[in-house]
Amino acid sequence: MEIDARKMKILQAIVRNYLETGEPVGSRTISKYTDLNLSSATIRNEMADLEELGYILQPHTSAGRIPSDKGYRLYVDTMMAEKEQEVNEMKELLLEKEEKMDAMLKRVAKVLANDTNYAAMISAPAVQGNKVKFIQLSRVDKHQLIAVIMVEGNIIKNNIIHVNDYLDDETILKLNIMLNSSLGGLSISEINLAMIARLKQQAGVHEDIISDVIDAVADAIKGNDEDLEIYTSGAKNIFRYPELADNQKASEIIDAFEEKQMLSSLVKETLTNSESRGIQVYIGEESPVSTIKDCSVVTATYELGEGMRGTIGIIGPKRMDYEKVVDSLKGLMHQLDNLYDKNE
Amino acid sequence: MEIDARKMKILQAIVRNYLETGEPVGSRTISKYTDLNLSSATIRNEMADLEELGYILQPHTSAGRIPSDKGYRLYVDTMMAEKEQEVNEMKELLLEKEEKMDAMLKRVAKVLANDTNYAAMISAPAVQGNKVKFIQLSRVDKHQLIAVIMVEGNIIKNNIIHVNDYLDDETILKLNIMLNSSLGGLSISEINLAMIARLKQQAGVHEDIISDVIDAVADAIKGNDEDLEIYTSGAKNIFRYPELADNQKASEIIDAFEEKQMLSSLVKETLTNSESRGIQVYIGEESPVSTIKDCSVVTATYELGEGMRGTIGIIGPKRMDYEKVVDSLKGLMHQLDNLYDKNE
DNA sequence: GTTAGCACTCATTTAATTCGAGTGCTAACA
DNA sequence: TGTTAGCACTCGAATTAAATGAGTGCTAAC
Repeated sequence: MEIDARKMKILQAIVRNYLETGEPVGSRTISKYTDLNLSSATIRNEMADLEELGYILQPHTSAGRIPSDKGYRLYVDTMMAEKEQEVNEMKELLLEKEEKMDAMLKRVAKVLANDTNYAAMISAPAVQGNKVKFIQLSRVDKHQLIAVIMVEGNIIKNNIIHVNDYLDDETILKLNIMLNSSLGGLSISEINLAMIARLKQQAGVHEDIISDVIDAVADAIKGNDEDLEIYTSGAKNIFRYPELADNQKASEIIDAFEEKQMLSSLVKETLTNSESRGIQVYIGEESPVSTIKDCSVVTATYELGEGMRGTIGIIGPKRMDYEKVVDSLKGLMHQLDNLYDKNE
Repeated sequence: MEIDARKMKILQAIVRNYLETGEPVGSRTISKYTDLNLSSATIRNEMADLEELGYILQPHTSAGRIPSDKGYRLYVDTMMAEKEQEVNEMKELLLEKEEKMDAMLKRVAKVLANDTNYAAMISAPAVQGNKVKFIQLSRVDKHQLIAVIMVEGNIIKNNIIHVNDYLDDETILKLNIMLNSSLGGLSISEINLAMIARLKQQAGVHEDIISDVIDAVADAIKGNDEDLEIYTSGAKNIFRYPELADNQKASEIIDAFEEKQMLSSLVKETLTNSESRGIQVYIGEESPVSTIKDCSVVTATYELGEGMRGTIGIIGPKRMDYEKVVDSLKGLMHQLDNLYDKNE
């Protein structure tokens, strides 16, 4: 048996209705809801078929039907195909260019959560393959140097370096020139062992400092996978949806939100997975994070200039309003994509 | 009517028992629980007195008694008085000195939450009154300067400053010398308007840059009240306590944890309030954060060197095990206090 | 292929009942 | 005077029973 146009229409009606109410939906409701002008009995027949095909299911006999994960999937895919082109402008986000990156990200998460009434997360852009823009070594006191490294995208890292021997101004100046001329403009992949060896040789007695600086540079550029920064907002929104609000589930979801490293696997998955650099939807068990298997996750990848990519995600019940969420994310992506140019 | 030794003993028994079970406790239980060898009838008489005095209350007639906020307060005060001296070493925290501050704080929060089964928060030390150690202005490219400011306690801030006119090396060097010699070693309270005016005058055409740098310095030193960093862990633990786990309350508590600025008022309160620099307990309504009025909060102030003070807090149900929590915090404070010396 | 009709199912709601932990009060006792 | 046993009483929580009603599957007729 195949799914035909009429079955599809009925499925959509079931999904939409369920998204609104959260209650199983019965045949009579659909009969009135759609413009198909079919009686409830006919709908019942079709629904029996849809159930056999696995798109909907009954929580128990003599209850209405709810969409299965497979049903959601079909619905989402169909909807996404329809929306492929359009990009709506999201309501003003007031991204002032002076604002610090983290404050901006926090605010984006907050706006998104407020806007959708779901929980939102956003990962700071991972600076993969970014280039060194500026390195500076300075003496703070007798035994302390500070290394300031700035990479493209104006991301700054500081590292404190302890030294045993006093370095005079001239030496530091020499090291600075050396570091900038050797490493400036390079990305992490371009900095190889031979180069490091040569630098160390040039540095002579101060080779251990070079090591420390290189480590700091590596740290700054590659933005180590482990603790990629993730900001969240609106966790409390899950309590709006009774199917997520029972203690067991809520506890797991809240935990995933607090111990952000679980979310980071989601981010990684999204970043590698996004061949289309578009919007991805994980429904229930499809999610890479097992503790939120009762949720759906909609993610989008944004890009701030070359190589700086991050992930935005909306986490909500399976019956989330996919259409609205996709629209919101599309709009937001568009804004973020633009941000880099303006900020430059 | 006054509270006497026997009433006190009975109150303690009621509190302890309630902490364990979370259920209202009846006279018969107390009669067996204590070593007073009194019949339940006698206990009932005493309980009637305690209720009249406001230390305990009945959720409804014909239920046992539970401690009122006032009852908890008396219990806590008595206990704290007993424990005044002792400081237990907490289990190894492995605070490696190389570790970054934020990672360390995150881990402390996590350990504490795991240890107590309550929710934990820790605020990064606010650098009130700290002194400028080092300022450096560098040119990144034609229109961008970067200001690096380091204050005592090795806290580093970076600010990017946009300039319209190109500044040559010499000018920057002059500005650096000026800034360091004028501001180095000073705390925010010592930097006054007259000094700023003089600096601006010295800077001549570049006075707007001085403004920006001063702002950055102010930002770095005073650790602006608004977003003082707060790390949390163990929010999910609130689901362990049925009296907090209903949707309404859980939602509010979770929100307070996510939008950390609510907690920051708690931190501020603690820091100003801690004349004794010790442990403080807020029971129910006593808490400065209204959304967690069904919880109790135990806070401790730690100090990493001069002036760098932060707050640790445990948030749990009113029937939290105050004794254990106070012990944990005492141990932890001790460790943190030591950390600074070792790290120096 | 569609529809009306009907018997059947079963979670949910509502009401009635029981249960029992705990109380206050009184009277007796040391 | 303080302590205790005893007893009637209260009232939330748990249990049971009945009523409700949304929704189904199936059959027979259109």
